[in-house]
Amino acid sequence: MNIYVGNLPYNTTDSDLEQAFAAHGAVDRAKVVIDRNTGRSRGFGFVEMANDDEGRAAIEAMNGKDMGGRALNVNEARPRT
DNA sequence: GTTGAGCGTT
Repeated sequence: MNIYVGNLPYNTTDSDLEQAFAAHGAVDRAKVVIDRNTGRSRGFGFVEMANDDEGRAAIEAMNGKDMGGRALNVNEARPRT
């Protein structure tokens, strides 16, 4: 299960993201997308959950949740292009 | 501030 997490605070790190989702299921990998040209967060990231059911549950649990003052936008990720 | 990198190699 691959999950898109949008509207992240710019100070969010990979481990912050992993820890936020670990409370709702086993996180296989978590990555905050960094803009290659600026070295800053792009304000979104991805979380891969080993289990589909945990992934769905984590999306439901985390979508709209407040993190660092921003309401997260969480949904299943589109395939990477 | 919304859907990943790098390319000299995962």
